Amino acid sequence: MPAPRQGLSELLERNAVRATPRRLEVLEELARERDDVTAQQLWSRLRERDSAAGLATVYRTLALLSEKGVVDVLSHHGGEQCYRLCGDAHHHHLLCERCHRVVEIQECGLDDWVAAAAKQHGFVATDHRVEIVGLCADCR
Amino acid sequence: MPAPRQGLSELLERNAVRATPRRLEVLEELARERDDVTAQQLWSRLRERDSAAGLATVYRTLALLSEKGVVDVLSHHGGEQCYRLCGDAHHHHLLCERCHRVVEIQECGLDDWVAAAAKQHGFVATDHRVEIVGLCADCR
DNA sequence: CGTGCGAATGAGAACCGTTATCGTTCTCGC
DNA sequence: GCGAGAACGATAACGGTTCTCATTCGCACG
Ligand SMILES: [Zn+2]
Ligand SMILES: [Zn+2]
Ligand SMILES: [Zn+2]
Ligand SMILES: [Zn+2]
Repeated sequence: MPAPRQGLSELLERNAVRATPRRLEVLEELARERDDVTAQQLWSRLRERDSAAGLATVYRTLALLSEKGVVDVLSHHGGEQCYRLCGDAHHHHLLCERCHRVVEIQECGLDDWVAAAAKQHGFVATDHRVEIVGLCADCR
Repeated sequence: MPAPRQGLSELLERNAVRATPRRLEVLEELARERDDVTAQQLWSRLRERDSAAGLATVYRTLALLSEKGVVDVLSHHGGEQCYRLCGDAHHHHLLCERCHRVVEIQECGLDDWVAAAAKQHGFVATDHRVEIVGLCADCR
């Protein structure tokens, strides 16, 4: 599981985000998700749980959380952003192209390769993004 | 430079795209760009050159060219797609976070790493995307 | 307990990149 | 030239995201 159900409030405080009821609802819903979700999906799921959260608040909260580094943003759906509550450590993602499952790759180990590739073109690397697309065990 | 000015017509034919004057204008403009461009940027530059190309045609052409693998699509501007005429071979991109310069990384060499990371989580990798963000030689 | 003030929120309008529609124009084999 | 089909330009429509603004909430202070 990507994050413990308990301690969501602490997770917010630790990242300098004031913990409000609405933000906790959004974070709880994110913690329930195995894969990533769009803002609108998250909003309708909250609605199904009788939350009064407005769509604007969901967008605002997700923007705030991604800005503070609490959630990851994935742009693999062309035009629509996906959000996921992941671990704190640097990691990359494995995406199933059929069922859209998202799995974290914990060990990066690409720093040397990244630095070398950057240096070769006169760049200094400050960050890198890697996504592996394929078929998960269930979809093979 | 990413592509020779000559042979743009052949480039289209080779990829099963009928070479029309409008498409050649779009492709010429892409070939002029060092970095990537959005559809709207490309359209306004065509307008500056007194082209009568419509915005819809620019979008249609870019969609067609990316579908046929003639141009690369980058999604690093959140909500806005960028297009670039790159080489044919598999490659990744180096992005300058300050001036938005884009450089191709020719040697990938990550296939083994990708396959291993996928296998570790029961996936079979079919593709991968890598972007290195940093500062180019001019911006350092 | 009230009171007040700034942050947060909900509803809906506005925004903006992209796509669909439709009537016209172009292309190319005949 | 001619005709069928592809491509095109203008513009309306679409969908995801952000903005606006009036209201509510959270919380410190009296
Ligand atoms: Zn993640
Ligand atoms: Zn799957
Ligand atoms: Zn490229
Ligand atoms: Zn630069």
